[in-house]
Amino acid sequence: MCVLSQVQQHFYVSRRKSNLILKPQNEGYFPNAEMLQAIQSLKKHKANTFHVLETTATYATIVAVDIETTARHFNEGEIALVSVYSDQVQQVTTQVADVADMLKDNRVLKVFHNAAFDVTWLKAKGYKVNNYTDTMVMAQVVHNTTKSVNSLQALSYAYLGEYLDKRLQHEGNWKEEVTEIHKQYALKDAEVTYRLYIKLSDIIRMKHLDLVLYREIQALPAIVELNLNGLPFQYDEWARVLEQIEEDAAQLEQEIRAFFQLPELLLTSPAQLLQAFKTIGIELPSTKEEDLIRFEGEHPIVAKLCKYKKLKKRVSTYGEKLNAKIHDDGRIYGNWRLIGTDTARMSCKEPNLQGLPSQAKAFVKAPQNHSFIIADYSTIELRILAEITQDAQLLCAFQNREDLHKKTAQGIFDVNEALNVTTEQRQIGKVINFGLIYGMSSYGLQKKITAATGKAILLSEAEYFRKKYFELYPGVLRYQNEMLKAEMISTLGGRYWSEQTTPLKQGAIARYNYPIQGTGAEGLKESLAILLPQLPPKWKLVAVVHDEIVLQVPQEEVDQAEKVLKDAMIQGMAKLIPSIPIEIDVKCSSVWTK
DNA sequence: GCCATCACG
DNA sequence: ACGTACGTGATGGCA
Repeated sequence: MCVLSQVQQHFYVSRRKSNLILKPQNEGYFPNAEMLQAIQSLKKHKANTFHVLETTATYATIVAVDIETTARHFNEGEIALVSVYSDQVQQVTTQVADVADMLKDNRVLKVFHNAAFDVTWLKAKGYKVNNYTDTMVMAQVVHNTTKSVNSLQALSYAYLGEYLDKRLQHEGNWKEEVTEIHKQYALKDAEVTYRLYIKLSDIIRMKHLDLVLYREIQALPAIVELNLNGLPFQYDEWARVLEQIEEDAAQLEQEIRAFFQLPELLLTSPAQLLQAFKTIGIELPSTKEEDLIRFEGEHPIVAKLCKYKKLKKRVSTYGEKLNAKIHDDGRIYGNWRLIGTDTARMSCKEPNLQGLPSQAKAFVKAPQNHSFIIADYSTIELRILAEITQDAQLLCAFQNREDLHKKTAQGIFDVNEALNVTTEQRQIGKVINFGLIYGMSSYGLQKKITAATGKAILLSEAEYFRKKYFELYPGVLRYQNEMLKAEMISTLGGRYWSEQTTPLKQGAIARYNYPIQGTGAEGLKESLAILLPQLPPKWKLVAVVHDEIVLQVPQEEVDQAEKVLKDAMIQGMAKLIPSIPIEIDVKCSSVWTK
């Protein structure tokens, strides 16, 4: 193949006088080593007649960057040094200012391993980083897992055959004077990152994952914002609620211990609870609420125990433990991950801001003269199911903006009109809609319906519901059967799961879930990519919870923010599910409400 | 360090 | 006959 046509695979090549202009076909495309070589030789080859425009040449500059810090959180430490590695440049400096221009320069592609960490720190310390990518994200996309195979050390060993010494990784090693050993260590990390980038770029292209990676990298700035912005939390007010909770819990503990006549009984110990229930003639399969609830009618103590467990959870996880995570500025900073799950959903830890109980969310309060815009996709996973299966009834329901839970209830209970569906029937319809898309068994359905309605149903009834559901939506049954025997399972955004990536468990129910959850995550990331460049400095992205985006904005700008957010969410998701209408519920509130 | 449990979607 | 819905993160009990 001639060099020109090789370059034309990724660039629009045009001629202006004696210049060759290379314009990347895809805005997110970054040339790999092979392409760089091709561009170089194009320059040489045509040296007498053509000159490849400078913009293209610098656009192709790639450097790996690594930072070391004196603390885990940017509020508590400094950047000890920065290392930069490329074929042309190797540089280590304790002064970030030395490389500030390069970091800002749009024509230089910066490669980080776990950019969310480095870019968050750099931005927190006042340095802009434009045009960056991430070898950890690349590896996660290639391996299709979030497991430790994506650590710099593991990748170095696997792809470069080189054992990477990580003994200086811990921030405790960077508090003292920076020595030559420190510098060599940091440069090595950057070198490995650089070489990995070259390797992983090729693999990604071979596996046709370019667009999957592009989507992830475009969403990466959202993670940086989430890390930087934090959530404002009014702990003093929440503490007063907790006091009451603790009092109630102590009261319940006393009553439950008295009931079992076991003054020492530890209610947080499942083993002791099982034993206690045995003494009153109840053999529990477990002490989880789902199993306890079935004995609710027989023993009032069951309801009390469930209540106790709930209260205890509030205090143990969202009490002092949470308070310890609040910074001096009154905000809680999570540690967000772009690819936090094997379906490519995001996750958050230390603390898990995606898992705050709604009772505690009420104490996430916007600062003076600010509001939250809280937007979430309505029944998005069911819409994705409709797009994937193209089931006629599902498509019809969404295109006509019907209430799907009602529709399912109607079909299952043979009700003539949607009007005649009772609240309880709709509730059951909802459980079935959400349960069966993941292949829930009749037994599971029985348990969930009992838990949701508080009314026990027979296994035979659950079996009947299940049968009726698949009669109603035959496309779903067809889809599930296909997924069970498929050798490759993909999302609508092109992420795939196959024997070559992560071995598939035969018959695993996760097979149904993967395309649906994965596509949802892709749609959300498309939306974030659209949203981020539109955010003025005063609009802060503060939370993303799978189907929900929360912005903190000045009060006088809520109307504009609402529109921008809603439009971005619809546009982004529509890229994945073009044949289904997308509905967004938007709320404006001074606290994080449901 | 693993298990069971429960917070979120 | 068996087990029984997906994906996380955090906690307390217990070995």
